Amino acid sequence: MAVAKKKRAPERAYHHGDLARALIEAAVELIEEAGIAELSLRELARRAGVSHAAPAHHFGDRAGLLTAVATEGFRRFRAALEAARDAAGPNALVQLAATGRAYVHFAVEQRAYFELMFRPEHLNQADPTLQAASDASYQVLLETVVAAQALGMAPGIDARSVALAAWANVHGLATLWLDGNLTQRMPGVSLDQAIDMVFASKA
Amino acid sequence: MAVAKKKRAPERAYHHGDLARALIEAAVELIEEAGIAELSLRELARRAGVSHAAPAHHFGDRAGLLTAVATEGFRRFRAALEAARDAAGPNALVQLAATGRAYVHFAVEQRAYFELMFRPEHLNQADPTLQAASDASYQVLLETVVAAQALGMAPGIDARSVALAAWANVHGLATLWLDGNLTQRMPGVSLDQAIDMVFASKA
DNA sequence: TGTACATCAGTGAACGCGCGTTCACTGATGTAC
DNA sequence: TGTACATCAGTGAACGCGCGTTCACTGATGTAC
Repeated sequence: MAVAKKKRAPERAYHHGDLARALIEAAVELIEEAGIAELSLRELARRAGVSHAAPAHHFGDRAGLLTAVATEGFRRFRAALEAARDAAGPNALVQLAATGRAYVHFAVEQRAYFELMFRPEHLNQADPTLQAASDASYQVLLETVVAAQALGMAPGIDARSVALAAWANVHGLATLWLDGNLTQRMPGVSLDQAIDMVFASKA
Repeated sequence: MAVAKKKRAPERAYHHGDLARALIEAAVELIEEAGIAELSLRELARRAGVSHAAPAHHFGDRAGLLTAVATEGFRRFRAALEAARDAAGPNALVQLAATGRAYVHFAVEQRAYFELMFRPEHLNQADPTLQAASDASYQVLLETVVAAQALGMAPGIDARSVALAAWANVHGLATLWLDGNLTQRMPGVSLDQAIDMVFASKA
């Protein structure tokens, strides 16, 4: 029996290499599986194959880690919105619809990021990197609304109001879907169908 | 020192009288202060002035208690929506707007109930009492939309679509407000102003 | 009006669990000379 | 190319905490006769 060292596992090095990133990825997985409330630094460490005290080394505490995750989320979010808008062709009205659809899709497909991004209670809200990433993604929505108004949408109405209405619409749809409320009330309706229904009623 | 029994407090009886109700009220308070995640049966028992094992006696477990709270929430919610609608006069379009406004106000003013009601993950979703209370309040929204359509709103569009759009609108607004996102993006805008902005953009 | 008994509400001690945090440490890496 | 040393990443044992759950119990209330 044994030549000592039974548990070498897959050649774990002492230095992880990119532990911070690995922890963020583990956090996203864990939130997707069990929700924000279930996330603990110890479980994260376990998944990253690292001692339970290691996460604190990089992020300080839970809020620090979640802030890093949310920041990454806003970056991806912005990229997703811009990609959808740019793929929608030259018409600003079409661009706005595409951006709105991308908003809802991001929320559902990247729900861990999304839930964290819009629940500031879990984050270090003052973090400037987080703020910058957040501002940048809101900017995309705002610009698209302004462009759509220039094409005659909702004439005479304050741009902030139009932006808020658009935001509430897509955010509400995403939230209702994520929490399972939409499916409960309208079983059989797919996400894209729901989006179509909302957009049709706005026109 | 002392004649023994220093801590008689306010004459606590062995039987509480209406512990179930007291626990529900304590739960609402606690959620308002610290959020659903912070709620524990032990803390509830402490607030109700009762031993920590008592709550289990009435509700079985956490989910059982939260389900009772949510059920009470849906009853109040329905009452609030109906009251707003009935106070809005005979015009169904005005009634719909009033109901929407009441939806958002309820969410903000009774946030503990609201958050629980629309986060089924915390509840025993199969509970028939909960289901009935939930269905009844959704019914109010649906009826109001149908009546508004009969008056010419959103002609030719499926009633379910109109209802979903209306729902997403008010639910999104409420959610953005509760999580602090709206205030962050539009500082200085009051809740009623935000509602007005959204309603103005829909017309 | 009085007694016996069943039922029910709430008690309190005990358990095991996972958590965050701290801290002296060790192993790996990078840099100066 | 080689040595010394500083810096940094990650370790692991220990701590104290609040939690949910269990269970034998006790005190109050209601009912039958």
